[in-house]
Amino acid sequence: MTSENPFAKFREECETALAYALKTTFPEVEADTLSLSKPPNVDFGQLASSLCFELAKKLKQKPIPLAERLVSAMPKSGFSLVSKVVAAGAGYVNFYADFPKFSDLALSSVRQLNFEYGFVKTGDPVKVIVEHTSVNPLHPIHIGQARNPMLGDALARILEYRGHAVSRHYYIDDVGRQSSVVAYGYLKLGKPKPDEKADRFVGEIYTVTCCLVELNRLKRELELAKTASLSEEVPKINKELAEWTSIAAELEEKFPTLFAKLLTKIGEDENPEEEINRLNRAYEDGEPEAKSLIREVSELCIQGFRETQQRVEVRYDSWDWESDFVWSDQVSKVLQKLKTSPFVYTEGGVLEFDAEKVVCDLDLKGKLGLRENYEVPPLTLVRADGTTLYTTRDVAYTLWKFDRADRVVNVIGMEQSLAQLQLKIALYALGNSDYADNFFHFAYNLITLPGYKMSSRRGRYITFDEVLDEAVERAFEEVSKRSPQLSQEEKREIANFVGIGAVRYALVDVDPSKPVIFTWDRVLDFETNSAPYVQYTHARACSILRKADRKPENADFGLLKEKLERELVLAVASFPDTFIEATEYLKPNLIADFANALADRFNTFYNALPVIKAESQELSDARLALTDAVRIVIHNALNLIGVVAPEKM
RNA sequence: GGGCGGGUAGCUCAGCACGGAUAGAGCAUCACCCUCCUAAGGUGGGGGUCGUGGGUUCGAAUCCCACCCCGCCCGCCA
Repeated sequence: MTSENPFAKFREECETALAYALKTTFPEVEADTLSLSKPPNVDFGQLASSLCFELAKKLKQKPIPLAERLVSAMPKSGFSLVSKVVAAGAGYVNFYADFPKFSDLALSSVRQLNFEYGFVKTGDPVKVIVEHTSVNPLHPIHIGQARNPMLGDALARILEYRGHAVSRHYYIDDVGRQSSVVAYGYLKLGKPKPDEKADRFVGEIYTVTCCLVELNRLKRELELAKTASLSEEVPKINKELAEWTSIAAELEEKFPTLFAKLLTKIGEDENPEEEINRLNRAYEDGEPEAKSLIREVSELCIQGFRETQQRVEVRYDSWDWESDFVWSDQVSKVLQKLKTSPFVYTEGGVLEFDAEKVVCDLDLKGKLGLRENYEVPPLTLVRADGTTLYTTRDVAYTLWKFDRADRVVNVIGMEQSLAQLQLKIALYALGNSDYADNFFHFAYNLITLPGYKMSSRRGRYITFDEVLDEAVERAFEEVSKRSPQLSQEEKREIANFVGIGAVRYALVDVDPSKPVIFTWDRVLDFETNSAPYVQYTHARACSILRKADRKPENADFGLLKEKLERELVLAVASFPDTFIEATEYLKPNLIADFANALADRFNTFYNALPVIKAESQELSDARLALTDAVRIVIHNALNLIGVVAPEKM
C-alpha cells in the first residue's frame, strides 16, 4: 500500500473518528473545526485535538471529562493507521499512530514514488508567470539583489512541482536614463570588446561614466549658482561635489586606464547630460542608431548575467524587453483605455492616475487590506514631455503577462510595494478585476552591508559572482582539510556544489520579510543549518546504503520502535504536508527548514543506532529502508531550493 | 505626518496566517564522544521581562488597541 501523503492519510482517519465521536456524543453541538494539530512531544501522540476546551465553554463543563467521553465513543473498527486514542492533559484528545503499519505505508510510499515523493499535485493547475531577478542591465548582479533570483527560482520550482505550468520571466528594464548613461560611456570608448566578464565590464563603464557626468553637471550648476547670485545653493552643491570628487578618486585608483580614457572623451562634450537625455529620447522614439547602441550594451551585460545564472542553475523561459512595450502600441493602448475611465486627470501638464478614487468607487480597501482612512497616493502616468514612467509601462507588461497566464507572481523588493499596489489597482480600474485578484507581489526585504549602503551608481557593491567565488574557495579549503585523499578534480567538483549550495541555502532560508545584513560568515556557513550540513547528511545516507550493498527485502517495520526511528518516519511522512504549505503560502524557506530538521534527526539516529550492524537482519533492513527514505526526501527537498544532493563529499 | 515590514537567548534565526501541553535551533562558551555505517557529525551544561503597556480568552510569542526603536516607501526615478 502506498500514499502520496502518508501523514494526511493518518490525519483523515483521526478526523473521521473524531467527527464520528463528536456527532454521536454531542449531536447538538456544531463544531466548525476539529482543532487537530501536532503535539509538542511524541509522548502525546502524533496528532492532538484541543476541541474539548471549546466544547467546555459551550457545554459549561470541564474539558477532561468531555475528552474522556469522546474517546470512549470512538469507532472501534475502521482504523488502519490509528493504534489508540487517549484523553490527556487538561482535556486533549491524543491520537497515536499504529507505527508498524504507518512506517510501512510511509517508507513504501517514499520508495515507490522516489524522486516524485512529496510533490502532491494541485487540483487546480493554472498557468503562472513568475517574474524574478530583473536586475537592470547596467552592472553585475550584486549581493543585495541576489536574494531575488534565489527566492524567485525556488518559488518557480515549487509551483512547477505542484503541477502548475510555470514560466520564468526576466524583465529587462532598458528604458530609462541609466541605460543611456552606460551606452553613452560605451560609445565614447568606441564600443570596446570586454576584456573580462561582460557585466563587470559594463558595470565599470557605468560607474565611471555616472561619476564623470555627475561631476560635470555639478560644476556647471555651481557656476550658474554663483553668477545667478543663488549663493544659498553654493554650499549644498559644494558638498555634493566633494562627495563625487572622492568617489572619482576611488574609481581612478581602481580603474586608471578606463577612467583616464573616459575623462578625456567625455571632456570633449560641452554638456554630457544633454547628450544622454537626447539618447534617451531617441531610444524611446525607436531611432535605429539609438536602438542598436543601447541594445548592444544591454545584451553585453545580460551575457554576463547568463553566465552567473548558469553557475547557480537558474534559468528563464522568457527575456522581456521593456522597450518592446514602448515601441509597440501596447503602452499607448493602455493609456487610451485609462483615459476613458473616470480615474485619470491632468494636472500641471502631467497625466495622473487616481488610485484612491478606484479604491473608493470599487470598495477595495478591505479586499486590499488597507485601512479605511488610508489614502492611496496618485500615480503619475505620463510626464509633461509626453514620455511614460516605469509603472505605466509595467501596467502594459502585466496585461501582456495575463494574455499568457492565469496568475502572475512578481518577485520584487518591498521598497516597491506602493508601485506594485498602484499597478494592481490599475488592473481593477481597467476592468480586469480577475487579473488583479491573481496578481501577487512577492516582496522581500533588503540585504545590506554592515558598513555602508550598496550603490551601483557609486560602484560600491559586492557582486554575486564575488560571493560565489569566495564561497567555492572556502569550500575548497574545507574539502581539502576534511578529505585530503580526494583528487584535485573531485575536490573542485565538491567545492563547487558545496559553496554554491551554501549561498543558495543561506539566501532562501531566512524569512523574506526579514532584513539581512550581509556578512561572509552568514552566507559561508558549513555547519548545522546550512546547505553543506544537509548535503553531508545526504552523502552520509548514501554512504550507508552503498556499504550495505543490498536491497532491504526482509524489512520488518514493526521493529522500528525507538523514538528516534519513529520521529524520522514521522518527518519523512510529513514532507508532502510541508511541500503543500510552502507552495500554497509561497514560503520556500519552509523547505530549507524542513530539510535541516530532517538532517538533524537523521544525524542523531545515525550516532545512536547501527544500521548495517543492527541486531537482526529484519531490523537492519528496516533501518536501511528508513535511511533510503531519508535520502530520497532530502534529495527532493534540496532539489526544490536548487541545491545539489551529492552522493559523496 | 501617513503607510508598509521588522523587533524572540550575548549573536543569527525558527515558531505568529489557524491562540493550546515545559518557547525551539545554530553560532559563541564549558565538559564529553572516532579499534564503530563519512566528526561538515553527535551527547550534556549554562543562557529568555518573546520591544513596552493595556485588553480579549479557561489559555497569548501568536488575536485587538496604544506607544517605543530600526528599515523602507510616500518622485514628471526605477
